[in-house]
Amino acid sequence: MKYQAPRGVKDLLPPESEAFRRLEDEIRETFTLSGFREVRLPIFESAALFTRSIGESTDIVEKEMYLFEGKGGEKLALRPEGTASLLRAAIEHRLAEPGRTSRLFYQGAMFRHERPQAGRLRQFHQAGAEVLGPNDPDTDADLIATVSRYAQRTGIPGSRLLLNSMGCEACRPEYRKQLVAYLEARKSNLCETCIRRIGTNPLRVLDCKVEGCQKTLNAAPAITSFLCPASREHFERVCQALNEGEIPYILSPRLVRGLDYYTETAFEWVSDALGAQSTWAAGGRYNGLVSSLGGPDVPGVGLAIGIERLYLLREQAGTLPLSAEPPVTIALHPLDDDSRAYIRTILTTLRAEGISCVGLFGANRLKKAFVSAEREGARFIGLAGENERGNGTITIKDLKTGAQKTVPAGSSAELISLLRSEIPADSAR
RNA sequence: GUGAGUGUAGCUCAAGGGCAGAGCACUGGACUGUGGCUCCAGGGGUUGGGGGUUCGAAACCCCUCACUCACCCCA
Repeated sequence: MKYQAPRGVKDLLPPESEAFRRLEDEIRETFTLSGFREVRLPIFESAALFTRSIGESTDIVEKEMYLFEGKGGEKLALRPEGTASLLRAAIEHRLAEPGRTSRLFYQGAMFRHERPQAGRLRQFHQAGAEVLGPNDPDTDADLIATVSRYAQRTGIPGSRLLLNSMGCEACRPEYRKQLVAYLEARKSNLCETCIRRIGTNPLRVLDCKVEGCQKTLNAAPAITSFLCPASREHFERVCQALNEGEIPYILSPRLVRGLDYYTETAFEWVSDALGAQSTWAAGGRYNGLVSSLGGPDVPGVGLAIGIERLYLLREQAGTLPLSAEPPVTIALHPLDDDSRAYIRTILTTLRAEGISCVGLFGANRLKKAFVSAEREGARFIGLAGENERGNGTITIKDLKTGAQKTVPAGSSAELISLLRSEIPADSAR
């Protein structure tokens, strides 16, 4: 084979492409119901935007970005995530202003140069929602509820919500100091990466999956016991709001997000039905991020859903939103060459009425026409030859039931209502 | 970036040193204005690619590429 898709990227073909689209529509609807409005963001940005926001020493920035140069030598990057882009756009267009609330969501492809595996691709899709403005526990809880309720409603198999607080600029330094001291004292029990991380990003050590490290971490100080009064109250009120809303969660003192910008509330939805990449949605609060990107001092909270992972979960549960509707309502077949123009006219008329139809111009035998019609996914076949052409009718046959009827062609009420009435209601939405 | 497993027809898979095959799919016909069934016939392959061993390689060895899963990391 001469050409094939690059490693880690996938072609989505029907009917999977259609289910994927419906999944995206579901998410769009869910966010819209919670007051978010969509922004369409560029797929590449100045590389510095991501190094600044995601963090210099994160894996994403260190080794996973697709970097390239513009014609003028600018350093550009294919976006590895959406929050940085969205904030850049919000700042640039003055949507992030003190005292004002912006609820925005985005949806689209992200790029990370990683080794592909189950639930992990080099080009993948995320849908993310961000609330800019309020620094309010109820806002956090409401955002979390939006996704948790979606998960409940659609029945995501094995989904659990993990919850933690990362503290703020006031309390994190003290915790960091205590944690570093704890880790330094037990250096010999830690893996190589973790030892390096003590210096670069000690909180990430908490996340390490090496067994020895986890054992060592069992007695490590928990961030939640170092929270300053304000952060503590914020976190408690988030928990309380979730309790009152009957949103189940699991307190996870060692939950640390992989991006540096998170403060206060951090959360992650996981499912053990996913394989090694168990997170299907995640987010948190990022109170210093907008200002560090050159915007005003506006707090924010947001999350992102991994669409492919969501797809995998829904596929496993057998709840993918597949279309019940046939892709084509009617396939029209000319029974002789003289009827071809007649068929073309009917196609135009039906399409003007909003009825999807195709012409079977390649079939030279009636039997082949039937096979082609089925292959197109048509509900009906329409036949026109000398007889029909002569009296301005068309013969319609229901491919499922075998019922057949000759009716006036064109936009005749009889034809249109026949084609419409037999279409089963789209039960997928 | 590291490791393991797998690459044979469009798909699912046989053949484990001696003629590359089956089922499904595809094309044509039986069958010229009424399909799905059946029957007959046919097209399809540098066995992922390259090199080596051998009289002979899909098979054994080396390299390489791709896929899958895991590490890592994350949505």
